This record gives sequence, structure tokens and C-alpha cells, in this order.
Amino acid sequence: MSHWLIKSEPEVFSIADLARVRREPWTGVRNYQARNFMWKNMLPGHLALFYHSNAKPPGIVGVARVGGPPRPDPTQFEPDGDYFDPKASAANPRWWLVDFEYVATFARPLTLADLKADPVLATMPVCQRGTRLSIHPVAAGHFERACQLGGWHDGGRAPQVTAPFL
DNA sequence: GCCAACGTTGGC
DNA sequence: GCCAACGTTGGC
Repeated sequence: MSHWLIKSEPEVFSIADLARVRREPWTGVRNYQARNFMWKNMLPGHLALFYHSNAKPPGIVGVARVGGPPRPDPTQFEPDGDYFDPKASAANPRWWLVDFEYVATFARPLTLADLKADPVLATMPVCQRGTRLSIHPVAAGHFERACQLGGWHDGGRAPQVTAPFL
């Protein structure tokens, strides 16, 4: 588990926003499965496909990189915020996040229709009906195929993953 | 706006 | 622990 797909609504936070700020804490995830992926399975250096959801059209638009180890999502402690969780405490945080760093914007964005039309990518979770999970692992083959079709190459090398922390 | 999918909540 | 009700996601 070393390649990922992360969804973001571009009206809220787009790949262009990530390109501008370079690094973004992935706040507001309130699904346990998605949280567990960030908390337990992501390692700094892991690469993620950046997917625009609720977009016209939806699709994969670029690549991001896990920028550091997981840490408590600060928005769970903000009483006036949308993501406040009264059951969370500093001693016992409930929600964890990682930061994502900008890596690349695809020369050719891959719409959901494009993904479904490709024999390899059509089997990605995001192409299956009912897959709502906003963060999930993708197969290395899916990741590489998406980058190939999207026109992004990491110097012709396979994605590099940094040594595990901890 | 519709609605399928599916996660969460809460009564029992 | 079951499960009906409800809320959210997200494509279309």
C-alpha cells in the first residue's frame, strides 16, 4: 500500500490551489476508513492521484505527495468550526491527517469518462459505482497508467518512496 | 434536482 | 447486536 487516490472538490480546494500553496494539511476528513489510511498506512514520500470530485467534469488532475507523518487534525478542537468533535481531546485525538505536497498537474487531465474508457483504469475503485471513500489506496499499475496517460513522468523512473519514519 | 450507495445513529 | 431512519457523497 504505497499509492493513493485523494478526492477534493475543486471549488473548495483544487490542484491549482495545491500548486500555489505547495503544501496543505488534509483537514476535515471524518470517515474512519479514510482516517485510518492517513494514520496507519501512509508514509512520507508516498504518491497520490489528485481527483476532482463534484466537478465538471470529475477526474484525476495531478499528483501529490505525502509530506510528513500523521498528526492530529487541529480542526477537531475548534469549537466554532465545521469539523469540531466534542468527543475528541488533545490527550485522545480522534481525527488524524497528513500534509500533502504538490508534485504535478497532468498535461492531460483524465476525466472519469476517460478512466472508464481505458481497459486498465476502468477497474480503479473510483470507477466503480458507490465508491464514496475520499481517500483510498490504488494499485501501482493503476497509478503508473494514470501518470502515463496524464502526461506526467518522474524522470522516467518509477515513483520513489522515502524510507519509513518511526 | 434525482437518486443509488453506504456510513452513522440510536431505540430496543 | 439488530436494524430502521437518517445523512452524506457524488455522478448524472
